Amino acid sequence: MERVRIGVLFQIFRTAQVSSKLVNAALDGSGITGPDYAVYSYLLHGPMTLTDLAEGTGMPLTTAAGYVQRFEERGHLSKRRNPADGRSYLVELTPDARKWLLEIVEQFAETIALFDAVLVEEGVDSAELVEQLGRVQELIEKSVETL
Amino acid sequence: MERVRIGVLFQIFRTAQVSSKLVNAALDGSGITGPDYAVYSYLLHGPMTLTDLAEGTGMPLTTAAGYVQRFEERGHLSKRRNPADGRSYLVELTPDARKWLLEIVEQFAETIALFDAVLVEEGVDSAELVEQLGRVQELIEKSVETL
DNA sequence: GCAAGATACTACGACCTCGTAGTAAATGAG
DNA sequence: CTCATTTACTACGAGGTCGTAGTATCTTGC
Repeated sequence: MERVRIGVLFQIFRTAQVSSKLVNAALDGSGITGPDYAVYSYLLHGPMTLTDLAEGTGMPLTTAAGYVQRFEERGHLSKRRNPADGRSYLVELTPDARKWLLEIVEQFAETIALFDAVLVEEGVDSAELVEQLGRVQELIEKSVETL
Repeated sequence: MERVRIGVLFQIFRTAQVSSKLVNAALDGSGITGPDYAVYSYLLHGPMTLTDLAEGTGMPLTTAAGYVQRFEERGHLSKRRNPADGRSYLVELTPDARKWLLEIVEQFAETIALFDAVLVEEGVDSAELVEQLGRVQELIEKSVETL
């Protein structure tokens, strides 16, 4: 009987807000933040352009560019010319950064295993949820274009 | 066959990123941003404390405090003592702000109806999605506490 | 009824976000 | 081939985020 219906978009917003608290807690002591982790872990996929990174994380291009700059200053990222396109370059985690990151991933996974267990216990199918959210994400992207 | 499995939390992050683009597009010309809209629309629920606002939106308390300050400077918010607790106060949209906001809500709803139609067309049950995300949100909150 | 602890909030500041504006390279139409 | 358009990116800066530290008020145990 709510006067103001809660929309999908508000719920996504709120869930993301709360998620970031869990992620930050899981990353405590690692020296990186939740968004950092999201970007770093996406970079594990391999060499990519800035645009790839922005699209893969869903971030605006300029936000992603900020991450690349900061990560490069930390010595975690190498850039090289993109042979297929002179306007862009490929970024890649340095071997040291990758090694360092994988340790954080492991710590993260350990802590987050607790959360995964809760999901299982409560009957939430996380694989299905990921898929459904992915589908919604695509529909959102489609809607953004038509606006 | 991915080497790096995509977790629920990453997908929530990414979906939220993309959502904010849709929301911002829907709010174009309104003069407010997506997070602004989230906070303003939550304030439509009625008088509440700062803590209520932070919890209702999922934001950290200090972030919510920033919104209250800014909204107050815009003359959109009135504060009054909380009779039940001398440490806190109740915030409420001014009548003018409420009226102004409801127009934006209407504009927003019109634009977002396009997106809702896409969801229906693609067989996504948005009410169920909201409920499921709400459940996941609660489980996240529970997990944060046990850390 | 009074410490000790918890809770609601504010002030501050380092850092992040991301739109606007601008450059350079690629693409495409004629 | 060449000019118009599009695309990939950078620089900049106004404003937002949010943890830490601190104050005031409430609550609880004895």
